[in-house]
Amino acid sequence: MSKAKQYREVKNLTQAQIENEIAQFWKSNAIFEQSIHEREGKTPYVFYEGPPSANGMPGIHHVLARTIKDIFCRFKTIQGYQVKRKGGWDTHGLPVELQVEKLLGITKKDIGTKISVAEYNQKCREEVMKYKDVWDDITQKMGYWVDLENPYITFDNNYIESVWWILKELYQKDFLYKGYKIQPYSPAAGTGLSSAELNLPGCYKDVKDTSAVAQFKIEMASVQENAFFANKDEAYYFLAWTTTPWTLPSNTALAVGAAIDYVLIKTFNPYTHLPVNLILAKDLLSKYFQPENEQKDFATYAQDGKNLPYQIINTCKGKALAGIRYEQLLPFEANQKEKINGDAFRVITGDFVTTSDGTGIVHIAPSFGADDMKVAAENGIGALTLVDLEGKFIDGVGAFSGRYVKDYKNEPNYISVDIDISIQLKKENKAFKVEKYEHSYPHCWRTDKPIIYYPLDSWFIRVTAVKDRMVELNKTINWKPESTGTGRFGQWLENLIDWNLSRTRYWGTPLPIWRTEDKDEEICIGSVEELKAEMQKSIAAGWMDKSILDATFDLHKPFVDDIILVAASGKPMRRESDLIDVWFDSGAMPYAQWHFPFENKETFQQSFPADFIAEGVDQTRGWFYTLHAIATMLFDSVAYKNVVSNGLVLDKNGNKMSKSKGNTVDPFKTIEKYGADVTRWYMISNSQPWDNLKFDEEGLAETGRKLFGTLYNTYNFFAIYANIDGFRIDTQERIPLAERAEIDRWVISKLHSLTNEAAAAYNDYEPTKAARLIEDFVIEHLSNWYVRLCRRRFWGNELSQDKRAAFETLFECLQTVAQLMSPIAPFFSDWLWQNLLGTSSSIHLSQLENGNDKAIDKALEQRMEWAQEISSLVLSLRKKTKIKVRQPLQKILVPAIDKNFIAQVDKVKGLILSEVNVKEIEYISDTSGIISKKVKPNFKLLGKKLGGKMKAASEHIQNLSNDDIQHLEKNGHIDILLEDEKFNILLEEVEIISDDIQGWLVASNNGITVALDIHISEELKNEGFAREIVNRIQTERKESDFEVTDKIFIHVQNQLVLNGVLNTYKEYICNETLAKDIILADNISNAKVFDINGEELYIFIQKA
RNA sequence: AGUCCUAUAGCUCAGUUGGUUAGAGCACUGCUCUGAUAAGGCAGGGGUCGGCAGUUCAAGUCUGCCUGGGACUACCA
Repeated sequence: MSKAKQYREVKNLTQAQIENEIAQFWKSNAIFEQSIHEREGKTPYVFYEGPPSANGMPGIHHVLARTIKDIFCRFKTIQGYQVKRKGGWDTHGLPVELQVEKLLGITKKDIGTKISVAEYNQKCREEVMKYKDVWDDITQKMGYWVDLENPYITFDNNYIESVWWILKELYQKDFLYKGYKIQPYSPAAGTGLSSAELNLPGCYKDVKDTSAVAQFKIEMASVQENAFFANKDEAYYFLAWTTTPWTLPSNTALAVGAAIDYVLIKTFNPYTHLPVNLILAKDLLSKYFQPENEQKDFATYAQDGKNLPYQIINTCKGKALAGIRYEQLLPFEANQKEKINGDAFRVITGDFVTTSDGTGIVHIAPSFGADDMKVAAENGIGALTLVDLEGKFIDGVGAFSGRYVKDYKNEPNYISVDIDISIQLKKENKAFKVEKYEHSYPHCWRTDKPIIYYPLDSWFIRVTAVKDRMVELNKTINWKPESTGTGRFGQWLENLIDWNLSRTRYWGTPLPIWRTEDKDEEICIGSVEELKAEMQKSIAAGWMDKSILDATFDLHKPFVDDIILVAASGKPMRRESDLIDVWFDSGAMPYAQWHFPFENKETFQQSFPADFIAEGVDQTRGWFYTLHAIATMLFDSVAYKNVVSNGLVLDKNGNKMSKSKGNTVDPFKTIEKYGADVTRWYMISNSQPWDNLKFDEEGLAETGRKLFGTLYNTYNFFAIYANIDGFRIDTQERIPLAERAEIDRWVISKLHSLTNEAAAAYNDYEPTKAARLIEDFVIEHLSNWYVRLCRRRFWGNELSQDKRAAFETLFECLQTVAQLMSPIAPFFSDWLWQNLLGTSSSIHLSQLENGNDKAIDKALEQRMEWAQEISSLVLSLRKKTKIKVRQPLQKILVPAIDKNFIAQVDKVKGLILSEVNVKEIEYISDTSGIISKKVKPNFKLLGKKLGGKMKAASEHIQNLSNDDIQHLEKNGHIDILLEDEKFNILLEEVEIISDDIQGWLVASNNGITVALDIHISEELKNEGFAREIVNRIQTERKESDFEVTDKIFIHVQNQLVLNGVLNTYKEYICNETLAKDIILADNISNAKVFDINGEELYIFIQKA
């Protein structure tokens, strides 16, 4: 009868075909949805999806990041947890806006003039989802399971409402405030820049600027009583260095380090050659003067600005200089002292002052530096802002008025203000040194022009208030790798500054704060309902005609700005025009994705905080931070318990991938060529997720060939023979482990060990470890050892108990391996699973059981390792003597030093003997006298005991004579003499091994020694012939394309030497080759001639 | 500039609390096995474990400094 094949046999199926098939299956059976619904009521495992932005194409690094996310979600699912994965889209922010500007050919200035804000935002809304289809496609192709049917979208009204709710909570906790801060600002673009923008690649550039060391003249009236300045008739100056001379007119103070040593010196100005007295840090003296010019006769000065003679008049600490007043360096109409809102032109102390650069005296222009502003505020110095928002000097700065401080307008003949100021200083005896200085300076990534620091109004979140709590909570988070949490993230938390929330853009979540014009009254809105209610009041007060908040209302600009509210005093309140930082949007996702607290309260409670999140390490200060900050402020909780931060994907040479370099990897092409599973497996197994991955196509090919190829063939082998025998796995009854062969129990033991170890690795967020363990099991243990050694067991005629055991064992291995690998290789594992079980249920709906400790036999695993080691040694001996494995040999000898070792080896000797084709194994005892022994000290034990004598002892011990060794073995200890000192060495402090058997061919490794008897008797020789003949016939069968089950007749031409062999081994040969008979004849047509160990043999085979 | 990561064979990576021949895979060379193979086995070449110092009986492993690569943060004038 023709049996229907139980197991699908495959040939030349590509990974891509498998994946298409499985993807189709998942889709039409809604497997992903089932994997969640089926586990309703089970313990939830909470995962947060960090929203990607769909306005860019997905890259290979997204595949890595999403593979990591997918792995743990799938693993937890197969462990029985319910893992919801709500997808999301990040939709606000600058990248979208810029893309739209580029698309429309406009700049920020045109928004509101050439194009209405409404139209512009509409365009953003469309553009941000530009590549959604491509993203959906890669999601499906790479096998990433995430719910994209009901994603959260940050531009959604509901999402915004939740964000508003959060902001109001923070507002009520007094975490929100408006402040005046120095911020990066691009005059060319007319906009403030976020720190994220400042850190776009290429923003910090090395530029050469004109730097100046200016002479600030001391007001002698302020030092009348000061003995430090001995000669009140002379002029004294502070030296202060700046790389931005254009800020000098805005100078209002000088800062010194309280503990820094300063010197007062007498010298000349190198430009005017006038005699001057200068104050600068002692440590920096050598920067401007050569030591040999000290005490040089002042008369010898050549008036060339070189080799300035100088003389140290006095020294003091910076503290002593504080309070001294100086004359304004560059007085103009606009910076008259009366116009300054503080007590300016004084020396103050600041802890930021160092002597690593400049003069140790820092020029302070509070409007153009964050440090400056801070220290000025602390000292009541006041500020000058002589530059406007366009980056040009305001009126009243003399000839500089109207000039741009940098070339913001691409003027063809732009003359550097820095240079002109320096020239003026030189002329006026106010410059001590002017030179070009190369440093790295931030540039506006859009205009490529240098930014300046400028005082701007902003809303801030007072994260500094919860800093300590954030640090504390961070310690409870399991970071992978740990160093990112303690180091990078921890350090960042320690040095927190308040979070600047304001963005002066158009497409983003509007700040829900309305204020009166006099800033006296304000309201923070926390919901649409509240806004409606407030609007009603406003209508009643006559500030608005009617409610505009209907169901279709868009909470974005410009509509939200049409709403005017009324204050308690009756005054109108208008919305603060800022948008909020987009990072706040993504950090709000734990709440806003559920429209909490307006809906889904219970769902939220069950899904906060997350058990697991994963993103690139570049998110440390991004999403990881905003999630943490908001959760801390809102609920005094962490937002996530475990976090994996993955490294970058580099090209195969270790370079960063970039479009300009053309070394990017197209994930679609990669997946199409090698398959998603192979790509995923390669990325995970090649290096730890947090290490950078050098992406090399060769590695993909190797993974495909080795792991997937091997597994595919192992399955196919199983299928072919199972079908031949009509074997069918019985889900209920299996042959008990105890009744299976040693090698079956071994591989099952290995399998259960693997299950435990791999699960532990997954649970520990170590996917690379898991992948490598699985790979090792499949290739080394299952394929290269178990299947190879067991092949014969599958060949017999009937389905014996032993054969059934072999089938069951192999089946169980494949089944569990499929489950273990399913998180990483979701397609192939499901394909394998379904083929094995003949089911249309998915592996991803299955339950992974723990490894059964009763099935694990470590002693068995150990002795199999020994069997492998011994086999390997014997094979290497055969190699040395050039005796083929096909040639049977009589015996191998193993020294019997360790009784346990022998007992263990004896249990696996059958495997060894058949593997190396030897008849017997003989254990030779100690007393034979032909074993030579060696003693190796146990360094760990002896090192502690002997300390400094260890080296000498080691030498001594290794040179112990055979008698000494015998003594040691017998008595359990021996005395040795080291530098006239006696030491007692115990038996357990050394290792005794045999490494030679005299008179035999010996190989030795890892403490195991084997000798091989290479004498070939006539009988062995003939058996060797028989094996050779079998080999030729098998080859011939294969070449003739016979089925493995075909019976044959063998026709052989009579041959003097081999006829005897053919007779003697007829049964053996027939058995091996499925031959019905061997027919000898004098002459055979069609025969092929074979060389059998030097004998010619004519053979012809035909199907019976 | 600061913080953190990283450096082991030509390439990709292992390497336990420090313990004595530093490993695997790929690639290369030779031989070999095959009744599942895209394979497998055996042998070979290939390493001042980035450099220098230190701690120690003992350092790839611990400490410090330096160099290369990378990330993040950053107006230090």
